[in-house]
Amino acid sequence: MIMILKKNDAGHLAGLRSRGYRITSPRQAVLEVLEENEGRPLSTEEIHRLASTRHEGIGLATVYRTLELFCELQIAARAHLHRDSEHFEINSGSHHHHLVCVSCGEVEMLEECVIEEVEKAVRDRSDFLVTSHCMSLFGYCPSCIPGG
Amino acid sequence: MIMILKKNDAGHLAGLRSRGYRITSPRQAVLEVLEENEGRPLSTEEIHRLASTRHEGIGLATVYRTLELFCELQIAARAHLHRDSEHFEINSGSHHHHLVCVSCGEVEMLEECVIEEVEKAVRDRSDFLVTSHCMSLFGYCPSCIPGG
DNA sequence: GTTACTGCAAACCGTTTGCACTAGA
DNA sequence: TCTAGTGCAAACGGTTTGCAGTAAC
Repeated sequence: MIMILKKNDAGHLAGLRSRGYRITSPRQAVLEVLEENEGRPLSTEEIHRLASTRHEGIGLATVYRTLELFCELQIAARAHLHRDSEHFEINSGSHHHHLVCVSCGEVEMLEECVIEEVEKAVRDRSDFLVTSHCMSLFGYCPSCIPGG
Repeated sequence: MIMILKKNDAGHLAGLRSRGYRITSPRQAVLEVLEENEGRPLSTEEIHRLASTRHEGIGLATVYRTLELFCELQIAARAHLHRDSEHFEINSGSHHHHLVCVSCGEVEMLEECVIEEVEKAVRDRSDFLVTSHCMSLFGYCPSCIPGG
């Protein structure tokens, strides 16, 4: 099969190959879906549906396995939206968090992360070695503000 | 049945009754388990097991329904530990977050919450109405620090 | 040609639900 | 008495797993 790569995919696909993983059509499909939705976390079901238009018949299990792999390789990252199913987004390099509308589910990206300060404080007051964190804000988006 | 109440339970149980809910033996059992583990979030399975010693034969479904009710009434709160199952703790009145050991699962409570500052910043830069948030830190507890 | 990867279907498991029975007030 | 609450067992739904077939290289 001839592989036509999107510009941005090159780096991630090269990373796959250099670590001994095969570049397959399902993996490309999932990667492209994530790339095209940068900044917008997608549910596994959405990723499966969108990837199906690129690789017909892609199995849901493959989508799960691919996303797991992409997270391990830091190609993708889990978004902690506290919805029914897991959400993923491409790892754009910038560490960030999300603002989630509890009414319609719309997600806004928060540019900055202040948790580094919290981690610093914890380093002084606790014997824990902090390695990661998660944070999300919840509320109402402009069109869902009650009485707004 | 004669109800022997623990001192701290009085307020929460009164709150139940005043809102039209019945004070039952399973609800007391769950409440007491939460009270006795203040500051230590428990899984539904743990709560079920511990409550069973107080009300033999308590059903898991009842535990789930009771915890759901307690959260609605702000008697209890969900802890977002990102483990396999949900965790709950008594609402001690102080808003706080957790430090979770990714190795052994030990949980430490963080006294302060700095997210209010983040919410303030969001208020200036976004049209979202922020109503809540969740945050957890992950890492290694003293006995699990790699190479430590 | 090897074997990593895939699709399928079944299993898994935490949580929810329907229902007949029980017990709180 | 009346009905909210309960225990049980089945259903639910997102995720994982086993396996035989397929495709990457």
